[in-house]
Amino acid sequence: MLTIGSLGKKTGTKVQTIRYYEQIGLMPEPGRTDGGQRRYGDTEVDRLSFIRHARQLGFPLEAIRELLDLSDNPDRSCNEADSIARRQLKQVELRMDRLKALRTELKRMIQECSGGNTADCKVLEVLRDHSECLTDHDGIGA
Amino acid sequence: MLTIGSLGKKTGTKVQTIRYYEQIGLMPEPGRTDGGQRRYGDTEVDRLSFIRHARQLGFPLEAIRELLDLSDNPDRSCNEADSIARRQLKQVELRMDRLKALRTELKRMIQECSGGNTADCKVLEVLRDHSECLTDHDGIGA
DNA sequence: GCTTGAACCTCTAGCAACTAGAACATTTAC
DNA sequence: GTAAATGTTCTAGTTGCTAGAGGTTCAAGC
Repeated sequence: MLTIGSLGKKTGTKVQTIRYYEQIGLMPEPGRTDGGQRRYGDTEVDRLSFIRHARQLGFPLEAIRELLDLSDNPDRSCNEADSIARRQLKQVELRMDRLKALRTELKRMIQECSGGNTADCKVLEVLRDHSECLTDHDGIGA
Repeated sequence: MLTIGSLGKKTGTKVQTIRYYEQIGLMPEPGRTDGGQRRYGDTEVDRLSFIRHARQLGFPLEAIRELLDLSDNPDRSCNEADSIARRQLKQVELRMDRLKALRTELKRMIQECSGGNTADCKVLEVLRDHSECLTDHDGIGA
């Protein structure tokens, strides 16, 4: 049986994060020692690894909740898992497009700035006047 | 003089957001009517446009605070503004790299999934077993 | 001058997904 | 037996807003 710390090390998860996952019902309540400390087994290692891996792929926790649910029911159709993944892919591609536009604009800003003082700083000038932008960037959350 | 609502419309900013910017000291406290309502002039329109534009380019509010500060002091060196922009560009490029890896992995997951039930769903299988991944994705915040 | 309805006001709480800290308890190794 | 490491709960903070409650002011029409 693992302590919360060892589980964390094994899965690359901070202790607080594991407790947080438990709190929001993503991880089950584990067994405890007489003194009240959590102890974990292999099932929990697998589950947490799954969660962490999905997080690394950018899935939001709610999507992970669904995926775990599907994973727990091997006889259900795979379509749902598939569509969750497709949704995530779309998100990723959307963010990439936005970032591409931002990068273009930032690069241009920086290249055109030739030093000197802020009065004629190109970076600040572009920020002041949106009309100087060439791309259609609006990627706040990107 | 503009009301907060008109300022919002003019700059594409929600009213709540403007008040929030004021609260954190990014926007100055504006003049008020006798009844206590905010009224704005051209200076504020420019300042808010600057903020919004920088946000669209992904700058965090703290960076924007610095940029506004620089913008207010035309005699200071442009180097700082430049380095803030460079920092932002690096961030953007980092996020793009991560997203690229994620996209590859997601695409592969989806392509290999041939339907059926979740017991042999490729999507879930990949999530279960990280070793199946080809790319080195670890882009949670990406 | 009066009414009405839209827009304003403050304040609090919520979102995602953690992270950090305080103050205390348990476990483990020597 | 003791001390260090790790565990416990609880609260609050992070970023950048957003939403709602409950009340006030403004501007236009009559």
